[in-house]
Amino acid sequence: MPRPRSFDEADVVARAREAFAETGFAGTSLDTLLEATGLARQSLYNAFGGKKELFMRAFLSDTAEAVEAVEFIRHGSDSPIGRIRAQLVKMAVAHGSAAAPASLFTKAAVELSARDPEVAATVAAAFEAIRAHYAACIVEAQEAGEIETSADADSLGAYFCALIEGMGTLGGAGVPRATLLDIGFTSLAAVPITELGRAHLGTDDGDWS
Amino acid sequence: MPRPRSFDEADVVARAREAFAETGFAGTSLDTLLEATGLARQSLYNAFGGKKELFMRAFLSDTAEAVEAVEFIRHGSDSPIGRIRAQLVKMAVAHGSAAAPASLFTKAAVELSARDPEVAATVAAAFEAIRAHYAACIVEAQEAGEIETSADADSLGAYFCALIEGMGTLGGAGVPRATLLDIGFTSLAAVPITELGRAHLGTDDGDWS
DNA sequence: CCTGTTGTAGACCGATCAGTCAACAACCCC
DNA sequence: GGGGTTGTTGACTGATCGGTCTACAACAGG
Repeated sequence: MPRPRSFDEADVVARAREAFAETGFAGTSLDTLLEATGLARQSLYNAFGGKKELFMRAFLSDTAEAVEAVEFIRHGSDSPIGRIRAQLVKMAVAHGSAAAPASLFTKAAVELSARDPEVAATVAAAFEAIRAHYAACIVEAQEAGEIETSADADSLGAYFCALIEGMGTLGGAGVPRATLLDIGFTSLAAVPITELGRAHLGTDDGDWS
Repeated sequence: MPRPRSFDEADVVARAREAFAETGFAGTSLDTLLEATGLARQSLYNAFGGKKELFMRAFLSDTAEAVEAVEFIRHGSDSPIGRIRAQLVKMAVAHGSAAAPASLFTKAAVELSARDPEVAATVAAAFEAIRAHYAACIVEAQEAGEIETSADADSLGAYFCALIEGMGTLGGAGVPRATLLDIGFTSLAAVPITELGRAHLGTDDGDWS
């Protein structure tokens, strides 16, 4: 019986995510948010509770997406090591596009994780999940004989976690796509790949002008 | 003949740097700044011009320090590859201390470089300087026979640039020192070190509890 | 000791902040 | 086609924002 909403909640969260990713939490005013989402003041309060709550919705959504983007290396038809390489390429392409601001996940982690326990906990959990995804994929590659069994999967997982975070920051600061791709390919040299693994990698880097 | 200032300008910039590093530019109010620096409203305007100008002073100061911290790998008595390793350890220790917020350089790069051209230019120049320092040190190591001559010094420079940026972000988000050290050591595996280089590296990792 | 110059102190400004309130409008069920 | 529930609208609130103005204090040269 109630009057139906004139907006799509998920769509509002997505637009809020863009706004917060552009100017951060403190730098984004409610009026900016209202303009970006198109809804009225009271509607925002009715549907979400307030600025902080809407931010958390957007932040959690972006964090989940960031983890998912890495989780994708766990599945797929090609070899585990090939999937890690493809993931690095994807990261470079995503963060290296011109005028692409840093992701809300990175932005929130830098801006708020030292002050807000909830943000800090979410960021820590996301890092751990990303690290675990990389580590599991590396173990899989070891079982497939693509990576030396002497390699420490956990260390490599944390290493890739730091690397993609750094790539995201550099990309957000304007470093071009080609440089990010170069960084990604260079980083693979830290993985002790076997002869078999090297054969599985191939050399089809695609065309990323 | 004028009345002398009751504060030290460099000291004020240093305190402002801490304040901005904690809460970012938009998140730090003028009142917070006045309390942190101890000076009166008008004194801040007389001496610096305004919030933005004081921020730039603090930001430039922190950026210079960040570049200097890497520039140190160009000099020293031990081998080039050993100096890079020592630098990574230093970064891990600095950013891995408990409750250490991300540096103002990183914070400003993430928060403002997409919006403020002056910040963006400064960040880009700093990244380029850091990359160049690493590259030059790697060339030096190649000339000393510690690194394979086939290695691409420029690529490795950009790679280390991304890596230390990622370490800084992770550290600011609460990742412990031991993990950062692990990441630093793991990253060295991407460098094709010769037998001679490996001998020069040693295994004295120190005690970083 | 007076004067000129500069620093300091606190009141003050309009603008903007996040958030609230009350009147009005739209829709579904009966 | 009412009634009741919910969404929307825009005016409004006190607090805080960055920045300015004016009165006063401190020092150096004469």
